[in-house]
Amino acid sequence: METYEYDKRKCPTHASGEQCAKLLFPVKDALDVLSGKWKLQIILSLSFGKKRFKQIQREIPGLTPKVLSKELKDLEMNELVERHVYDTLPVSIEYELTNYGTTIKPLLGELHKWGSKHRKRIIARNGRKN
Amino acid sequence: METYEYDKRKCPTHASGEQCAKLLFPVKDALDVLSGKWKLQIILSLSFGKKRFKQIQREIPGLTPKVLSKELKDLEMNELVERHVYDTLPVSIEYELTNYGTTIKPLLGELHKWGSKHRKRIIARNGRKN
DNA sequence: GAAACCGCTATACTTTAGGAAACCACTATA
DNA sequence: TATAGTGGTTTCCTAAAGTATAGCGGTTTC
Repeated sequence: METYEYDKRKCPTHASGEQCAKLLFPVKDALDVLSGKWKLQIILSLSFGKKRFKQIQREIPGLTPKVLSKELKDLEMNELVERHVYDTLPVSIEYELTNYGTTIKPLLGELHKWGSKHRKRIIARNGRKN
Repeated sequence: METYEYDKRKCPTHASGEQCAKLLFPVKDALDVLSGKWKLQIILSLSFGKKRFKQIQREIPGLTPKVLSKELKDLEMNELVERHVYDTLPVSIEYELTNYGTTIKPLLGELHKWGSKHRKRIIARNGRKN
């Protein structure tokens, strides 16, 4: 008969626990700023150059003006995006990644890479959808 | 998974628009699976080796059993995590990253890197917190 | 002069994510 | 016998996210 002893041997208390905790904090911080359905998509869109409100909205399907407006404000607050107001008539407005914002590109690159592989995997599994 | 239709008519001026749309698709797919407050943290925790339920819960502060239970199911469904049941008394259970799950590590690495820089930035800005 | 662009905001509603607490059957430890 | 640990589930609840639709003050295009 096997007891907890057995399984403690198989699952010793992990030396990694503390180390893991340390890595966890920065990941959490990043997630605080970037998580959600839209922010990374918006940043990706802006990584091609500055864009106007409607332009972003058109490029990201399903994104409503209310949500876009809010997300842009969040990104501005975190200094990832800048809002430029040009003195035309009527005023035209553009959103642009800050220098800091561009530091997310490598992360976005990885996300894209993984997403591509994942997509293929799903399509293969489902026997083609769209 | 949905089809992304990029409307050329509506965005004629922007050459990058179409290219952007193509990149957006995989990013969306990745986000579908990974977004949320906990999944990447759980994957990070498991990237140090297989762990038991309570062990994961202890390592990730604020994570309640209900949420952990749900997230693990989601991750299992997406074949990122495997659940092993060992025939002990009482049964002991371990969660482990699948091979596929480990393909997220590079992404996690970038997230951690960016998160670290971001953390420093915030602390500098706020004049030291915690 | 109508329609359609621009950059949003307002209102109202539904859905989902996540949190708090209790609880279950079981085993081990003191 | 009491307490704590195991791997969760159940219930109830709130806050945030998202959806839908309309509107405003302006301009440019047909």
